[in-house]
Amino acid sequence: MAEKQTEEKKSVLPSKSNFSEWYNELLLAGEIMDVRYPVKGLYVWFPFGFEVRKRTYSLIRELLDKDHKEALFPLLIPETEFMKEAEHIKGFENEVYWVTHGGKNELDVKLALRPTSETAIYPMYKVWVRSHADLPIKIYQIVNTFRYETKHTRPLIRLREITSFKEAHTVHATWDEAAEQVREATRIYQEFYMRLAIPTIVSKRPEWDKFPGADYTMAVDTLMPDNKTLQIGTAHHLGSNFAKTFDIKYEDAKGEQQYAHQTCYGISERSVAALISVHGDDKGLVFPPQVAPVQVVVIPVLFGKSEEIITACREVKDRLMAVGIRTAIDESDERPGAKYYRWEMKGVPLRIEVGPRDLKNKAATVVRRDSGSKESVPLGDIVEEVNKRFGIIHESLYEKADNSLKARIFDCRTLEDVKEKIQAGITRIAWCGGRECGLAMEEEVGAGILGIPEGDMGRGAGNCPVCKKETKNMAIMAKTY
RNA sequence: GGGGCCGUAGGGUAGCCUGGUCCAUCCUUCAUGCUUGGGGUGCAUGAGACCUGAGUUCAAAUCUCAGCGGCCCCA
Repeated sequence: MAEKQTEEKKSVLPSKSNFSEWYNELLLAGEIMDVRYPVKGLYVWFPFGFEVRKRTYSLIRELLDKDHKEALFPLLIPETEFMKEAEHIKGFENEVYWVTHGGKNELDVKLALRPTSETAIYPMYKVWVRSHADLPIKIYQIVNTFRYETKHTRPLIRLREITSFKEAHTVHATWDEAAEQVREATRIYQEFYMRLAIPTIVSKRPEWDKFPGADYTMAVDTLMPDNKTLQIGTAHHLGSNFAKTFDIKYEDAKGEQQYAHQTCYGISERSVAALISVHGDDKGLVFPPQVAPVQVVVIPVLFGKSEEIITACREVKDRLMAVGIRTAIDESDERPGAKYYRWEMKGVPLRIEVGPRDLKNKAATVVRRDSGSKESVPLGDIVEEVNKRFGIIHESLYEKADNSLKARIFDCRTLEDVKEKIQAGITRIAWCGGRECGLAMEEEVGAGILGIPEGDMGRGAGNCPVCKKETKNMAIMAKTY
């Protein structure tokens, strides 16, 4: 019993191999989200988690702001607009929250809490789009959206209030231009995830799994520690489907009225779920330096009289801060070991220890969060040494995650094989692309087809396991969140 | 969509089966003081809890029902 308690003290978190428990407890212990809000599917961002969110989303903004404009549309959508696009309604009708009353009065026109904002934005696009010279329009907003999830909800992953939905909505003259924009969107998303050191797979969703109202859907997935994939970005080609229902037309160069072509693409706080799940370990959070709220923590190692050490530590902190490195110094009255554990939980990429031994050598001990490696570096070079390690840490995190992903992709020839291997990750198998065959494969395996991936992963040679036709398409299948 | 388990301080738990011994156990956390200080220092004192509602009963953390919330498995 006594031994057991000692062990409990040594690790606050369950092992990451027990992903579900690890994830839930890490959110609390790492102060990302408080899951104790008393409504199913709604959670609270702690200040620390919110800062992670803020830094993550500033990356998205940075990437989008090159040629998008940020705007803000209302949360409430009148039923009359929401009900215009038949397929879209069908896709969302079971999960829409409705505002039916204002005070005690029943509303004449019910108002939907946006589950996504097409129907809030497109009535305005009808007004804004007049001429081909107005195009393209590329606008995004970062908002909360609501979906009445009946399934098992999960913080950051399956929510009733998605608090951080970044949705972009573009309007183009032609279908091809819109298609190009969809490619651009997935390119941006891949770059975004590269910056978070998260490897991704882009694939075209099967048509039965596309966005309601879209011509087709491209999706970005990553693989979680429990071998299920997480969809962390989507880009939809809307064709002129919504343009027709919302009457979005422009006058072309010849003076003819034409329907516009549209795309929309989104990313949510699932990006943060991926960030902490992919990189975190048994000791807690691990952040790439770019998004870490605290990039460096300086820990004085004190013995008795220690003004010299405190002074040296503060100097290190000041020098790092002076070049824009987010630095904390832990002068609290605790033993160094306790501080190490605390800051490791918070995912701080680098720890700098300065004690009597270091000071004697005019050096500091620099410890990497990701690898645990300790090195002594001269105090005089501290800024360069820190910056150098930031780059190394980022690359190392990506490489580790990428290896982990690649090691869990399995080439399969039969559905029996898929069924077995899918427990361990993503399976890759020939698929003719036909609906009947695809649905039969999903039925047989008990898991979904993510789609046909872009690039080499989606190409190969084989026979569709259902109709046996020869095909060069390779599909990927996985258990999904 | 179907099935199962669970709800006790900020976190993790004992107690529940067999109602009274419980103004509820232990660990952690937090507060104060001393001590300690290169991987969770030790001691002392103190703070903090039975999900909500209804029911059964002389008596409910414990039994029943409902609600809310959480978790797991299968499709």
